[in-house]
Amino acid sequence: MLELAILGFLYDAPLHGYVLRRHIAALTGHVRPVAESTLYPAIKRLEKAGLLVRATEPGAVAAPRHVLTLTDAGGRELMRRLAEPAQREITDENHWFTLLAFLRHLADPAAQAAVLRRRLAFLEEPASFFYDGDRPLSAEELDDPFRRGVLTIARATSRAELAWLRDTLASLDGVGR
Amino acid sequence: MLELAILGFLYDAPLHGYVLRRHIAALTGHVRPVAESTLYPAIKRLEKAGLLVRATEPGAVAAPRHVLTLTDAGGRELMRRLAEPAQREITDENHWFTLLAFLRHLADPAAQAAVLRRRLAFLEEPASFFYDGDRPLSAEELDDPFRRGVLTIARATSRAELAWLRDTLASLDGVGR
DNA sequence: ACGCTATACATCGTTGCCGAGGTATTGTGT
DNA sequence: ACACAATACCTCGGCAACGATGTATAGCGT
Repeated sequence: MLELAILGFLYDAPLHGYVLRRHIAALTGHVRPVAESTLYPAIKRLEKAGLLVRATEPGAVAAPRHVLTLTDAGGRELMRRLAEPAQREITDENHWFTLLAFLRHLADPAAQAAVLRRRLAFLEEPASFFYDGDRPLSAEELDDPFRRGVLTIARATSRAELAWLRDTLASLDGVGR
Repeated sequence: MLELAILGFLYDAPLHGYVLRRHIAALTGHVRPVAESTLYPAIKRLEKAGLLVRATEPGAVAAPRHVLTLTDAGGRELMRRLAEPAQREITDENHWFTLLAFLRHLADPAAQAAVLRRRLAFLEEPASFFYDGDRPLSAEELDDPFRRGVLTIARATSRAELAWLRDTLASLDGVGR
């Protein structure tokens, strides 16, 4: 998730670590803050894998900056991660939102639509959080107001997302033809 | 999150690892599956910390079962984790839903309400995923249909949750008086 | 007779993430 | 003069999570 965000932001423009960090904080920081001690090692991993290169530049205000630029391999890796996300990226909202934030980089509308259809398939599966044996329980069947809340919120989210998915898929299909 | 779920389920009734695993899979598995190799070490950690004890019992069908029972310290730790969740448990939906699934165990309505109010405060902060400088961008201002989707879905979730939070807080306050 | 699935638990090595702490420099408030 | 915040990067120890793999037993279909 973090690596995807790094690749995604660098695809737009070369950045140095500090600015990259602020970009990531703006994107997902209110939900899941990213520690510096997580970001810098992640950058190193990507550099070691040849997905980005760094160029040292005299710091504008303070210490020298390491400007990070995506390599060709990095660009290809981003495309691969966007086009063939692991199942976790589809099902976990945190991961999914990060993927959506960069899905526009995937130039092919058909490839974009394929990813959205995977999410659609996931949302259309009858799944709950609470069961009576194998039968999913609905909000109305629960006495616990907090568990009822979980289902109420999840249902609202699901509805909004299904509507958006169908809309967006329709317009992507329109472009494809 | 995983440890909270273990403590939460065991508070209801002693269980052995295998059944516990199926309970957890039902609760959060469709979004974030839990590997066996994550669950068993987590159980060991909790046992080592004195939060649960295990009793070996001949297996009903297969290998002997280790029936897990919450200790008094385990019960107290559950209450502490429910009443004083880390900020991450409040902001990250995955964590928050797990917390909500067990919040009923916290007997005091005032303590439950205090937790809900922390989530309310978080949701009332003006936060977006995308910014123009410091100004949060609304869905309408985005050209990118995927980023627009993120905001559309997040807004629907937020609305539904705010309504539910206010409702539930009102009825909890009613009980308190 | 044989394989498959389900039950039931466990270890191992690798990766990923975090908090705490460290090293500098520049600009701002008091 | 001095503290503090912001900029800019880094290391270390520890923990948590994962996939792969191993060890059994019971029951079912073919």
